Amino acid sequence: MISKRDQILDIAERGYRQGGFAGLSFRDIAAALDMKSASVHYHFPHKEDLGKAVVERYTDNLLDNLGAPDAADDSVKIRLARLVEAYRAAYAEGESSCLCAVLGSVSPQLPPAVQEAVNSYFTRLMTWTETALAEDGPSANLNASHIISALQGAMILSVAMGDARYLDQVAEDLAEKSGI
Amino acid sequence: MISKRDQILDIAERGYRQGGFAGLSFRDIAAALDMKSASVHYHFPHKEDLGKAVVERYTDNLLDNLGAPDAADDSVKIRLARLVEAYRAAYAEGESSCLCAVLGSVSPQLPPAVQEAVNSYFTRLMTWTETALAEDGPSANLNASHIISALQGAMILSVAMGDARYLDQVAEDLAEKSGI
DNA sequence: TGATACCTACCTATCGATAGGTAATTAACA
DNA sequence: TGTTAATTACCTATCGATAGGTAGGTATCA
Repeated sequence: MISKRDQILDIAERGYRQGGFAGLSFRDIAAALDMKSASVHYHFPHKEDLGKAVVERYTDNLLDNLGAPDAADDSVKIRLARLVEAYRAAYAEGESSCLCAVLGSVSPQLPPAVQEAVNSYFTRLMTWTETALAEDGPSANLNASHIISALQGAMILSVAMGDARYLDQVAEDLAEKSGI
Repeated sequence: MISKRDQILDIAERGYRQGGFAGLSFRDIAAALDMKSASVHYHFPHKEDLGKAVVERYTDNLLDNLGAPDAADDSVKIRLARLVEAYRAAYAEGESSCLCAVLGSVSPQLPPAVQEAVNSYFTRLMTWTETALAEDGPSANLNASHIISALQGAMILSVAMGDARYLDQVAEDLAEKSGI
């Protein structure tokens, strides 16, 4: 049985991804779980606490799904395919953006703790990707920061246009450039 | 002398880029211009009207700055450099995201007219870029949708991390790939 | 005189947050 | 073992602040 705390995190993650940090209220969450907003405050006293927890769980989940970036029996191509698949899956569930694209785009107006969590998301993801590419040697025309940028942007385009084609296009390009 | 209407659009554009559509109120705008919120409603009766006008002006301004995508005496490289420079300049003023990245990432929860305006922004920008690349022939490893995705994503990363490096990186990659 | 561009004053709805209370469970101890 | 204390997970009710929006008045000008 899933704890109420986790149910709140689930609703909040979906809500923030669809409508931004300001677009989801304690009352919205309470209504979705058939409880009162005061009870949501019991689990997360301030909105900043909730935002931080949502982003941290989101980050941990992604990195879990990505697995080790330096497993000996994986090629760069396979690793990048896992990365792309994670973003594709994230888009597929609810046709919504990456949580940290939504929040990161308005970073300066977020509560400090949420800002830091978003920052940490990108830092950790960048480190993972750099490690995943490391063995490719100097021949690689692939760059971690470009890959992350392209994926994040493609997700936004897909959401804004209501069409997964943009994400598909980037996935295709990366598959092609990452080897055979 | 700049009209009050345009002053409102200026404030709104900056505000939406920094804090999203829900992050800027009629009262915020009024306070910035030393007037009353009711007077802002005089110029833009509903928030949807304001959002639509802001996005449409933003789109027109960008396409004006980009110039013709098929001028005979421009190379693909020069055209892409103009595109990249437009995004760099947009980031530089206030270290904030592209308006349509901020709005597009939460598109499904925007008022319909604003949604449509954002959609039109991406459609027009994509058409411009496709035309700009058209003469490059089949040899090109450049793709309009990938370029726009990378620029949008890089802008978000730069804002989220407070560091223009990500935008710089994409700019560098594109300059390299678009020929000598 | 009649637009234009404001204003005052207000409305309803909602926001994040808090105070104070309650039933049910769990821990500590005589 | 039975009693007490504390904790968990909610509740009702309310706070001050703020949201978008409106009705009606006023000053300025052609």
